[in-house]
Amino acid sequence: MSHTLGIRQAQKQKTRQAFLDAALALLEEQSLSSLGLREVTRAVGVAPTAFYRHFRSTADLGVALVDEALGSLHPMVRTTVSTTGDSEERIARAVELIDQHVTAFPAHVRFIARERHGGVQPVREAIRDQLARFAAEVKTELANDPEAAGWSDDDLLMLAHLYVDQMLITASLFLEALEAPRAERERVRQRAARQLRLISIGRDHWLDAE
Amino acid sequence: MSHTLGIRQAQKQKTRQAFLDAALALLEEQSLSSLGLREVTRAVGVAPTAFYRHFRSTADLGVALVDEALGSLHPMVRTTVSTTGDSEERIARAVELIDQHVTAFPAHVRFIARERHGGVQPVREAIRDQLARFAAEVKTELANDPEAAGWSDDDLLMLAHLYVDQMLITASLFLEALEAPRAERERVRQRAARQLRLISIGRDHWLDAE
DNA sequence: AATTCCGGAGAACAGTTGTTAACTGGATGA
DNA sequence: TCATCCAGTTAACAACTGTTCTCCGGAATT
Repeated sequence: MSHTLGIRQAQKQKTRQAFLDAALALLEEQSLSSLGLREVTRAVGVAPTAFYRHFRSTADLGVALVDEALGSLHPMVRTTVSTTGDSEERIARAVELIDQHVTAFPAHVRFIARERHGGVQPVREAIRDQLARFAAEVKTELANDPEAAGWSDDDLLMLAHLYVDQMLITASLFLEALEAPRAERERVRQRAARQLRLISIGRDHWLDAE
Repeated sequence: MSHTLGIRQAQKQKTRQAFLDAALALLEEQSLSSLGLREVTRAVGVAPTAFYRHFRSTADLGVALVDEALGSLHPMVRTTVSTTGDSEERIARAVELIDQHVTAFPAHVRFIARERHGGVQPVREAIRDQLARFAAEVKTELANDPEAAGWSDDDLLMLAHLYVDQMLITASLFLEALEAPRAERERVRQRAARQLRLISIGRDHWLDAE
């Protein structure tokens, strides 16, 4: 795999990445369904027709952005759920990790939150599929936990989805509070931690009722 | 207050409602930030300039749609949370009510889910404010429950937000499954019910840990 | 009955949009 | 070295956008 990319392909990937970056920046203040092809090429500093060398349409670009925003997130999710330690420690670490991710990639988080229910079908589907993959991975991690003894597959999956949705809600709240005073950010952290704690308690007593 | 609206004002409200209806229909396949003024007037069958007699901009129209979609929902939420009966009955009734609402007003639900994180700031804020009002109302309903004895205000509010967010997630899932086979809809119902059950269990044992 | 009010129409404005076709020039492979 | 490839350019297309100004005709007010 030490095949150095030719000058040509390297240049192509470079401008492709420029398209993704420019689009992500433009999407800070609008939705994908209003993102114009010319708008993006103008931001990149390239002729409008150059767009077609990389994407069929802006919807196509959107799907590529989904991969960029969520594709590299899988290892993080796995390690987050599977970290050992006290339940309280794990919650604190999960919230901390979400916070850091939002701070590091705010535009990615905004894009996913916005387009998850947005006006472009292929993008919605791409996000839905990726989130389903996340849920499946979380489920297998949960299944490895001794606490999961006696749980049905359905119940494990519903808990996994609950965690994934909660993760997204929390990320979105952190995003809104990004430029807010420290006190507000702390409020979000505490509420997210308590909600996770309540879910954790519900999980502990799930089998009590039989 | 028995002042019958003049022919003039009545006609104005009528076309205003026509604007709202047409916009809601057009927003089934796009986001508000890509909704054009002329597009709406064309759908209503009216001159483009007529738009300005009712709204300053499409963002303004969006805020009006938020009021229409969420404004009339408050009594329902109150009664949903405060219905008496077994915990299991209450959960079943809540899920049933969400399902019925989605079936009755799918376009409204879609609009809220889409624009909650959408590209138009004033609309996002309007939705956020309304949802905060919902959470506050749910909180006061929860406080009336004997089960809430010993709960802090902060904890009650975090639980209320958890319920509100869960309601929205569930509504969005019902929306996606609207035209799906009955089996899929039933899957959504069951998962939503179980998630509410887990939250309810967590609520029951919240004070155990001190 | 005369006057004011006002929701909507009409025309025109400069700018924007997506998409097509034919072209250029440097990297690529024979 | 020479022919081929292909990312990006240029030019042009009809169609669309938000907004302004002027006007109309029926309702509302006096």
